[in-house]
Amino acid sequence: MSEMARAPTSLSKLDRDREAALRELDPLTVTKLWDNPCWLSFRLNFIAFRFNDPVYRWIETRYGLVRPEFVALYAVGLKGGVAAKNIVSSSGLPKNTLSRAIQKLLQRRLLKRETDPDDLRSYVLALTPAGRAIFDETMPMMVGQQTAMLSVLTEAEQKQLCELMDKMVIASPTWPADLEPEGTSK
Amino acid sequence: MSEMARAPTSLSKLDRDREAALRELDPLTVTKLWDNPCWLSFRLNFIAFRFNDPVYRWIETRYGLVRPEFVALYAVGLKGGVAAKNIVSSSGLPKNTLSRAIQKLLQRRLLKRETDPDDLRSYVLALTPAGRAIFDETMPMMVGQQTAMLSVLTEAEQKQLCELMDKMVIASPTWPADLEPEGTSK
DNA sequence: CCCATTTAGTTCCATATGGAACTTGACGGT
DNA sequence: ACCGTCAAGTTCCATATGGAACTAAATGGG
Repeated sequence: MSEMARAPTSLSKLDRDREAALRELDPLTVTKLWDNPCWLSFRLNFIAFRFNDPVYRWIETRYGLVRPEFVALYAVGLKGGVAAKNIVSSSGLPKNTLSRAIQKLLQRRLLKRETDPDDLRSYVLALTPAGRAIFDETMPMMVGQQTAMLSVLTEAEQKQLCELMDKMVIASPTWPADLEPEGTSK
Repeated sequence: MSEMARAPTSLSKLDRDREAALRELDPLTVTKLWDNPCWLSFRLNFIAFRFNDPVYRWIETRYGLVRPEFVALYAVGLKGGVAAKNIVSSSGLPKNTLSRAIQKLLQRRLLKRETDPDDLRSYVLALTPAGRAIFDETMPMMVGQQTAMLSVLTEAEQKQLCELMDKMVIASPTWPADLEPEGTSK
């Protein structure tokens, strides 16, 4: 475990490429990536940011949809018939932010909704054709960005990465939801 | 590549654990994780969120530091002598947000700074003892959370994950910074 | 069957956020 | 040395954000 503290990485032939990256990246970024006991979170955030940032900027300039709006549209596109609460719990955004986002999408006729007959407090959401058009247009762009980012890995490595993340996700319900000073949780 | 479109994952013995996870997680979350062509970004964000959210909530309630403030404090703690611009480019936060965060930390005497003799526009940042105390206290909590999250993976798998992410990070300078409609970039 | 409690979604409002303009200093060409 | 351009950090201000209170409906004891 102690050799994990400094982001263990093969010091082999990759070093050539690494040298190049070190020159491109800010020195502090390099420290955060390779001399940081919390390597996992920083690398996750780093890679995720490189995906999210161009995607959301493109969607905003192209469609005038801000992040929570696109989150909602994308969620409904993936799975029709969901309710706002599902989008809340799957995105981590606060529910009032999503309430507003959904209202904007309804106004712009990208989304439609009807009250859930099983629970009159709740609404069932679906994309309109216009909303579906945006979803269908953005999806290939996003997949393209993902493919570009994964292209340094071989097929086998991509599969490995997918499986490792899978294992973590599956274990996620067991993770502590709150930090406790060590030894408080007993 | 086409078999990648639906988040390929071994359908073997892990299915027991997966069943459990499926029950814990919102159905939409399950779709986003396992029936989403953009599996990479969603899994990255999902795992990162499970780390970031408890960490930042704890830090806010315990020290009254909001996210950009802690980002700055943590960055300076990792690497003394940096300037605001380094924190900006390593975090993706806008520079005015970091400017404010740093001013707050200066007011609270968690950070000190002096003008950089080599560039009079710039300041060199360092933690005060009080700032260092917070850094030293939070670090083990964060490492503890990371360890908990990684504990489903064997040592070898942890190393694999680290190396795969490493490869991606190293390749990151080659990734497109903007999305282009297919075939525009030639 | 009623009342206390929980939940879906909305509204209110104080505050955080981030784009754009600004200040001051660096840098490069002539 | 001078001037145009760029970069570090700050300030301004319109807007987004999110906690908390709210409405209305579901749930679940007793």
